[in-house]
Amino acid sequence: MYTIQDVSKKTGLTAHTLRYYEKEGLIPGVERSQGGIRQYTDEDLERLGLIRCLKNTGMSIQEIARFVQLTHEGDHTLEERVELLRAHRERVLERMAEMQEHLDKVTWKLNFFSEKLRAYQEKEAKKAK
Amino acid sequence: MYTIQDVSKKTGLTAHTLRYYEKEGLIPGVERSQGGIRQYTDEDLERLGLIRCLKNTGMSIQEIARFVQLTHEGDHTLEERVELLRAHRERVLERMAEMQEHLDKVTWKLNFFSEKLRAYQEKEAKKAK
DNA sequence: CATGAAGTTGAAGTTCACTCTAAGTTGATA
DNA sequence: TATCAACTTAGAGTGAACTTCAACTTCATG
Repeated sequence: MYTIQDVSKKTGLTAHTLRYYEKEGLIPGVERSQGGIRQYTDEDLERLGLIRCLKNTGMSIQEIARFVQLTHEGDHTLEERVELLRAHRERVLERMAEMQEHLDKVTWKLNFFSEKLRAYQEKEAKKAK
Repeated sequence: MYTIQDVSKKTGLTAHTLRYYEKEGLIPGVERSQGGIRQYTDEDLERLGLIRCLKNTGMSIQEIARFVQLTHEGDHTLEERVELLRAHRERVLERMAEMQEHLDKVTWKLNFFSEKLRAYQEKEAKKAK
């Protein structure tokens, strides 16, 4: 059993964010103490693991909530879940290819400016002489 | 010379966004007709090209504005600009590596669910018999 | 058992990057 | 030259994803 602070440390998410995620349905059914304090289990941590992967690859809170809800509904939603993940995977691959392309241009620009800087510094050095 | 609509079509950015970018200092000095209507040049389009690359790789509007301002200040800012681009490039590479890692986990999960789905469908088929 | 750090809630606030509105001006076309 | 779509502005509004606040309650420690 972990407190919200323990989980915060383990995941890098703040306690605030963990409560927010719960409210939005990303991580339902977290146990509470008799006083109402959250007690996370290892299973909760695992659930958070997948959520973080989806989040980090750009899935929206809403879409993740949808996925989590489907999971909760049982095996008859397996097909939809597979489809959802497959579509997400496709989008991420596209996004990454696009980023790579744009990064290449940035790299090109960087090299261009580096060369310009070299020339500029040489000129300045001569001037100082 | 291009109107804001022409540029919108060429870049995929809306006219609104182009005005917003101008207001935020991303693309200063766009020419105007005597009536005040924006007349974009090919050079403006090229400037927008770099902006889109930076934007698309995750640089914030503010940082891009900073970069554009430095460019405007002349050659003595070359070093800072090179440093800025280099730092951005590093961040993007890190981000992409992270995404790849998380995507791998999503892919793994996807395969897991696919297999589960296959088993489920088989079971259902038997039941139907 | 008192105290104070850490937990709880609902709701309001923040930031980012647009996006839209209103009210007026411009300029290509019939 | 009339019309009307497209342009202009300042400023307000939006949605996503937190983040902070106020006003408690809980619970480990001395």
